[in-house]
Amino acid sequence: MSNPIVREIARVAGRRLGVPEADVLKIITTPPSDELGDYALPCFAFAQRQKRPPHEVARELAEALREAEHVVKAEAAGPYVNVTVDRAALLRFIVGAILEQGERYGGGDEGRGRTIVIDYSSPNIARPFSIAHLRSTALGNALKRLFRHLGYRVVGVNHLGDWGTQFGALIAAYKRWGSRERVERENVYELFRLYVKFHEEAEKDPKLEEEARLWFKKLEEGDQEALELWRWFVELSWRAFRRYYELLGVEFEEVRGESAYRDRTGPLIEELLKKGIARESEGAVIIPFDDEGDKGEGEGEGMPPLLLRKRDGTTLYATRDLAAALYHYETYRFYKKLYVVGAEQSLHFKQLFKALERMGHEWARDLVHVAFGMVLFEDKKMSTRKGRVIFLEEVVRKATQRTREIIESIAKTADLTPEEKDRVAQDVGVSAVLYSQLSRSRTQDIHFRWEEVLNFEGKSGPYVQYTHARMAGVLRRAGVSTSTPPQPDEVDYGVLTHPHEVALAKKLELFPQKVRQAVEEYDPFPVAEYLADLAAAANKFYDTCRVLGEEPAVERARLALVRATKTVLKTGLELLGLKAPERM
RNA sequence: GCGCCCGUAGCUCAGUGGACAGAGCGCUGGCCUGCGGAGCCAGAGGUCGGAGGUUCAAUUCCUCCCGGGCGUACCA
Repeated sequence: MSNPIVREIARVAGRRLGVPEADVLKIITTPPSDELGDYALPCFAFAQRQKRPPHEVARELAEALREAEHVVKAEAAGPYVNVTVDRAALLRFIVGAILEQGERYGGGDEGRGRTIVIDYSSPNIARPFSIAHLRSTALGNALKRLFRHLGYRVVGVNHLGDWGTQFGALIAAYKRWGSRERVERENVYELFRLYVKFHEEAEKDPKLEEEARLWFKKLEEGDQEALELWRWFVELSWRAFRRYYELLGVEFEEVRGESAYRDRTGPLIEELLKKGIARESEGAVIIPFDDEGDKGEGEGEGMPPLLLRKRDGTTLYATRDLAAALYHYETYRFYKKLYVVGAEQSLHFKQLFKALERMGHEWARDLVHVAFGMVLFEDKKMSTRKGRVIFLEEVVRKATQRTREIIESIAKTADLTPEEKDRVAQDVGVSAVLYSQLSRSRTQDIHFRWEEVLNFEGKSGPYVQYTHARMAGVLRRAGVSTSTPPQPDEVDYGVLTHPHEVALAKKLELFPQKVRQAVEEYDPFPVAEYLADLAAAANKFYDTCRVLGEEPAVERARLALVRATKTVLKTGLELLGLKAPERM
């Protein structure tokens, strides 16, 4: 919270007690209920510092604050001071700031001059896009937009899984059971079928694994047949993935798969061996973390080694990840690089970062593993190998279809053309899917449930969008031009006295800090949760306070509030990577 | 075994060193002859996994225990 009134409260209280304004600002909260006041000051900390009883300090502060500008009431309630401020002034500050700043509201320039590289989505291609990949995609995309809002330069990187033993497996499977026309017809779904079949068969016949490793070895050695098949699979898959990303509205500044680093891994391993950072062990090349080569305070102790090269001479994803980190630092000199990757890979990143530190790169501490929980289906982990997965296409199709049904049942959208309805159905359906991924804090596992993803009532993407469309509807009917904000002196905020009006405005005030919280925690969740909250406040207001046709002063003020609300809802939705249709 | 994550209402999840622990779903009952009912209002529903400790104050911090998940050298 930071409006001129709160700052004034902090200033007056701070001066009275002889503590810095900033210290007071930090502890200012809101009372449990609106009737008690607008802001509250718990006095425990001050009391302790002055060795006086809290209620005494509270009484003293209450008295002092009564003299502060815009304060209409200040009362001690035990150890708390509850402050009621001039609501008209408060609303003018809040709503005025939003109308003036428009979609820049909640943003800033604290990131200016800093580049953030975000590795997200990064699916293993050669199989359909599953909802396991959806979470990284949704999180990364939202983080990208949030950081941008604060002035950072952001490079979104799709580090495609287009190299590795899995391609050996795929080639082996294709050679055994595949057919060209079937792959051409079924695309990634056929590749997926082959992949699943491979693992089923491999359980019965372990020799298959050997075959897969052999094919990957050939691939790394530049075997023509292997390379041709690989290239074909990759092209085919990438074409399918581009469609998925288009559907989701997700873009990348850099699409560079693991295969892009395949020429760098050899020299890198040699260098690490020469420097004594890596060594051979059981025929493989590793970076050990259990010896005294680690000067850190024992955090390397007991950590398994990082494998760079297998006994058969082929590389691992760790090797390519190492090369990619080096490449990204050289290319972007990033302020931070974020890896939006599932928590099950925590150890891998710990090892990776430690390895870079050993190599003497002080920027290794700027690498962050933004770990997130799994997406469970029927309370169990999904498994691509076992074919227990849900594909994005199906989820989006169902969500879009559901939206379309609702649109058809609503008279308000009857005049939309079929094309417009399709557009809106997709925008809303996709948002429902994306929101489901952002509506839990990062570390929580997500239980994927059809009935939940397809329920658009309550906390959901469509709920927020619907509220936005309602606000848009009021403005449209009012004939308010959206390009020119009303002049501050045209609006008398003093007429906004209904509790729902005040509550809504206070909610609007929280947006900037939610954006910052999201960025600090590398988690869009606080913003997602906030938007649902804001929408709830907006709907309560809408339900009780009529806008159009009220007396002019009231209508003007409420229109300003509606407009500010619409602005924040839209900005928030877009920061999460969701669409904000005017009608739906 | 070791490391990390999780344990709060029937379900899915917020929350926080401080004033009576919140939301959504589900359930029960209300609200469309005035701006969009994908909405709103009301109700029922909780030993905040357990035990200690730190503190004026713990659901929040520390320790231990219990339960669940993930990871733990040739997959990504």
